[in-house]
Order: sequence, then structure tokens, then C-alpha cells
Amino acid sequence: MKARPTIKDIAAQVGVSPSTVSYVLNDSANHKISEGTRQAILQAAKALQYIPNGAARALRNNSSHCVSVALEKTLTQARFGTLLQGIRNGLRSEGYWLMLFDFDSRGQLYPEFIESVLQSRSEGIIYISSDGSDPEPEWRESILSNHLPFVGCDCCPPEEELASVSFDYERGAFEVGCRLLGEGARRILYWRPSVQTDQEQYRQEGLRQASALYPGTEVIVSTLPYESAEDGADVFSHSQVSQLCKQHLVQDIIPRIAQFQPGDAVVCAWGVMARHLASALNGTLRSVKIASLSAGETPLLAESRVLISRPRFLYGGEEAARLLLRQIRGETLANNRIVIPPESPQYIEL
Amino acid sequence: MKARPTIKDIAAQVGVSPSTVSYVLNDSANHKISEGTRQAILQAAKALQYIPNGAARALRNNSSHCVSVALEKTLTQARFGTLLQGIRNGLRSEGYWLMLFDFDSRGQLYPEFIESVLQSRSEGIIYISSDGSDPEPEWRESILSNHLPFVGCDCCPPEEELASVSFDYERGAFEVGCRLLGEGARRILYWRPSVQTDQEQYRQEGLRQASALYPGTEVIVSTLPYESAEDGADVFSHSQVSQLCKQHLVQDIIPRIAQFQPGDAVVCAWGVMARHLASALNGTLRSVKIASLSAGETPLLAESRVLISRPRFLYGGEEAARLLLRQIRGETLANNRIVIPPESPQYIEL
DNA sequence: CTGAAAGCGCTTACAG
DNA sequence: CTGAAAGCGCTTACAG
Repeated sequence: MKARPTIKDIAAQVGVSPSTVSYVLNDSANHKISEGTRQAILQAAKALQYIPNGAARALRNNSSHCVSVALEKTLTQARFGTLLQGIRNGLRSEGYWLMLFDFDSRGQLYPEFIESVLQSRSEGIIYISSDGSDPEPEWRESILSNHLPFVGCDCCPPEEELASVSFDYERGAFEVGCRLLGEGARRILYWRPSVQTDQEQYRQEGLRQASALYPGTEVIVSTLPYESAEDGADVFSHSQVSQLCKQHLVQDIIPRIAQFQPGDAVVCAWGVMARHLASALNGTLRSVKIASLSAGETPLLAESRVLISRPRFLYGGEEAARLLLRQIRGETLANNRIVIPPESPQYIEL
Repeated sequence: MKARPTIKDIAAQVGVSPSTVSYVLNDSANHKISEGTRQAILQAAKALQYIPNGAARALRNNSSHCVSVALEKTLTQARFGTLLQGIRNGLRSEGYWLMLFDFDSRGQLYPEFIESVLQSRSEGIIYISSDGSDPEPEWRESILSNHLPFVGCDCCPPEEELASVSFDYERGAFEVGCRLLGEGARRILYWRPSVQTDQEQYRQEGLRQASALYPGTEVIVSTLPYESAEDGADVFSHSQVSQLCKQHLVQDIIPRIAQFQPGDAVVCAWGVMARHLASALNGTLRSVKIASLSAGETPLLAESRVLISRPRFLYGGEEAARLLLRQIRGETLANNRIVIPPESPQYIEL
């Protein structure tokens, strides 16, 4: 890679000082430059294919126009991909770039996503939580003590100075519940994984609240024994989840819904559960309704209608970017805890 | 964010010159510093929580230790997620960071992934192709004329100076074909989408070659009318693909294989095809074998055995990172066109 | 064994 | 209307 032309080269070519070149190229408000030299400079810049050196600018201005995104591992789960896409959208509209990190520390004092900001190579952090859990306490502390702009996604750190964007899992479940109960269901079976994440608690609570509004109805919970493995990259682990679902479906779900009345429903935490359930019910028990609280990594392929309510990850990512940029600009925030309402429940025909 | 301590602060505290501090902190080989001052400097650095300013280093050394990755859109397709994960692995082991770009130009002369290198904020480019297509000609030209370190993933630019990592789709199909034919198949139906990508050509050719090794056998091709939409983010577009598959399955695939003999096989380009086919054959035609040339974004959920051969995207991503870093270091490359062999075909029980 | 000085490429008060 | 100069934080020949 050959040496790039600098502001000096332009200055030399036009016969002015580097300062003048800088003023023209930056459209500096204070300085009026005669139209003649102005044009000459712009032409020379074009001719030399001048591009300002970003490292020099970052050093001088102490601004890199770049943001660090921390994402633990798996990019193959649709949630993370969608969230990241939303962040990209939000940053792009403001001209910010994105550095991607995992949680690794590489032997440094801090994990790289913090290190990058301390190095002035990035101006803030968007932290994407893996399973609703907060960043480590020592990370939070160094973010706070260094006053680093920060937004947590899909988590909710205890320190109220830390901004976050979270998704209203409770409301999603609540709305699905109300819809089903409003349509006449008396019993709802909630099929959830055994993982003890906040998300699952919220969903279950949302259903419970919906049921409370409809006296005489009940929510039954069936728990799939599944602890997350965090490597969705592999088809085999996907298929393990599938195996588990099938097994649990036969042993527990099907027997339970055998005596369900028409209009009663099963609400599935995951898309994959809904899909298996739908194929299992293929010929029989057609009158039992199926709902899903996420699309999962996989499209729903059932031969039936499924009521679905999904978190709006794309929008949430955009909001996270906006929230971070406001911090970077030093704006005071009326509210640094944004909660994203879910999509309205809708039936999908497949 | 408060001002960070600099090398000057350390120098002042210890009572030496900034140069000395720099020598110590960098373990400079030429300079021998007395153990006393050495320790004092290291302690002061620790006490002040000194972190070198990356922007200043980048300016001075003309090296950012960062690489630009260009990825057009969708992070939700497993291929891209896996590839990106591999790149992260490869870069991390060398201490390089990663900036993520799409193909947008934001009104600049160059797309941002090129601009970032020209700005000295990144040292090279890994370009992830969307559908096997090469980067635009004007991009390739500016990469070449500026001698930017570059590796294309899953594509094969015509200029031989441009390095690339590609996946041996032909061989994957060939091996699957040989396996099936070796097991006694006389006829193979290849079910592919109508998109005219190199990948599809290669796969078809691979099957043809396998068949040529087994006289008396034949490969029949059935083409699903599908042109890519490039927004896998949405569940609805996934379900459109599903609809298409189902329809085509009934209209074309099932009738064709009705007279297949036991051992004959259908090879599917996509995992989603294989899945639909497997459910369609659920009770009947059990003796027809099913194979898939990709896992797709979705796990295979069929109730049957599927022979599968997948491109090794994770490994390919790692190789791309290595190849780029070698260019950045100025090493001369014996071979700048790496072709990644596929996984050996294997039956998966589901 | 250690330090003073120049310079990476840019910006911006300050002075004409 | 324009320019000389200082400085962002670091590194590294060069000179003691």
C-alpha cells in the first residue's frame, strides 16, 4: 500500500498553507476563503484523490466516529443477527462505524470492548446480552468509573446510570394470552424451557396476568428440561433441541392436552416447539390452538395457523444505537431505560 | 469521559522523559533501561491505569491492527454468521480487531469498507460475497490500484492478484453423488433452485461427474423457480420459500420419483427442500434416499436419515483471516486462491 | 544507560 | 481574507 496524499501535498500543489486547505476541506464557518483558492484546493484534492487520515483526525479531535458492539459468541441465532442489523442501521444514519467484539479479554485488564473505548478507538459500547444476563460486575464498574457511553441490549443492569434497551417479554405473552382467552380458551398450557432466565419469568408472568383477567381460566406450565449450550452454530445441537422437543411432546404435552376443549391453547416459548407441536397435531386435535412467543431460528413450517408475537429486535437495535449516540453527544437523557413493546399478536398461515 | 493519563503523566510522576517511558512500556530491544527506573515506570503505569492511545499509535505507526469485513446485509443467514465467526476466530488469535461494513457508500467516492482502509483506520478487507458474485469492477479496481490487502470469501474475482477463499461446491456434490451411486442408486434427482449462481452450476456439475463414473446411471434435474430476495431477516420470506417448495414438491418432485427404484435418491440443494421432501415421504416411498448439500438456516427436522455434505464455512472464515494477515505482513503468497474442501458426506438421523 | 527532538497528519485558536 | 505555529499522544533515529 503506497503512501497516501496528505493535506500538505494539496497545499504544495496549490501554493497555499496546509491550514488553508484544512479550512476549505472542512467548510470551516469562521474562515472565509476566496472563491479562487477554494476551487483550486477542491480541484487539487479531487485530482490527488485525497482522503483524510482517520487516525490523525481521531487523535486530534479525540473522536473516532466508531462504536464497539460486544456480542458473546453466536452470530447464527436470528435474534442476534437481527439486533445487530438494527444497530447497523441506527449507526449508519449518523455516519458511525462499528467494531465487533466478543467478551474476550486477551489477557488485558479489561475485555476488548472496553479496552477499545479506553484506547480512544471507539466512542461507546453497545452490549448485547447473551441470555438476558447483565455484564459482569467488574465490567460495569469500569464502565461507570470511566464514564464510558454504554447501552445494554436485552438486559437491565442494576446501576441506574447504565442505559439499556430491553424487550417487553411480559407484555408479549400477556397479549397472546388475552387474545386466546378472548377467543374462548379456558385453559392455556405454557410450554417453556427450564432455563431460568428473566425472559422466561416475564413470559410466564404475562400469561398469568392475562388469565387473571378471565375468571375461571387457568394457565398450566410444562417445562422442557433444557439448559442453553450457546453454540447454535452447529446443526447437531439444533437437532438435539429438536429431539428433546419431540420426546417431551410425546411424554408430557400430548397427554396433557388430550382432554383440552376446542379453543384451548398451547403457548410455546420457542418457534421450534410450535413447529413440532403443529406436526404432532397434524391430523388430530385440530381444534387446539397454537401460539409462539418467538420465531426462533427457524421458520414455522406447520400446516396450521399459529398465533405469534415476536419481540421487535430490529427496532430495538436501532433504538440502542440512537440511545448510545445521544450519550456520546453529551445530551442529557430523560429516560435511559427503553422498553420495546412487542409486535401485536397475529395468526400466521403456513 | 474524563481525560486519560498519557505517557507524559507517567514520565512526570517518575521523573524521567516520555521517551524512556515509551521504551520501557514497549520492551524496546535496542534500549537497555536500568531495572530501577524500569520498575518505577511500570508501577506508575499500573497505578495510573495507563492505556496507550490507539489513535496516536495508529497515526505514528501507520497500523491500526484492525481489519474491515464487508457483508452486504443479512446476518440472519447461518452461512454468513458462521463465516463471520470463523473470521473473528482467525483475527483474534493475531490480536486484530474487526470493523463491520455493508456495501453502502454513503455518498463517498468508495464504499465504506474501502474508505476505511484508505483512511488508515483498517489494514485490509475481507469481502463476503452475497451469492457467489464478485465485488463490483470499480471496487476491484480501486483495491488493486491502491494495493489494498484483500480476500474475497465465497467468490472468485477474475484478477488473479486478488486473493480468495472459496468453497468446493462441486466436490461436495460429487462426493454425495458417489456415495449414493456406490450404495446402489441408478437415478439421482437433483432438486435445485433456479438462481443462476456459480454455486449451483458447480453442484450440478459435481453430480454429473459422479454419475459419469457409474455407467448406466443418470442425473435428472428439477428446478424450483426461485430468485433470491436477500432479506432472510423476515420470517415471512422464509415461509414464502417453504410455500414454493411444497407446491413444487407436489407438482413436480413427487410425480417424478413415483417410479424410482429402492436406493434411488433425491439430492436437495437446500436444507429446507430436504426437510419438506422428508415430511412428504413420511409414510410412503421410504426407500428413496434423501441428501442435502447445505444445512440451510434451519435444522433438518425430518423423521428420516438424510445424507448431508456441508461447506466448512467456519474453517473458511479462519483461512480468510490468515490469508489477509499474511498479505498485511507483506509475506509473499505461494497461493492466494484457497479452496476449502467440504465435510465428508454423512448420514444424519433425525 | 538515558533524553531532547522531530515527526506521523490533522485542526484551530491566534495573529496578521 | 490568509498563514505560522502549537499540539493531539505516541515512537524512534540520533546524540550524549
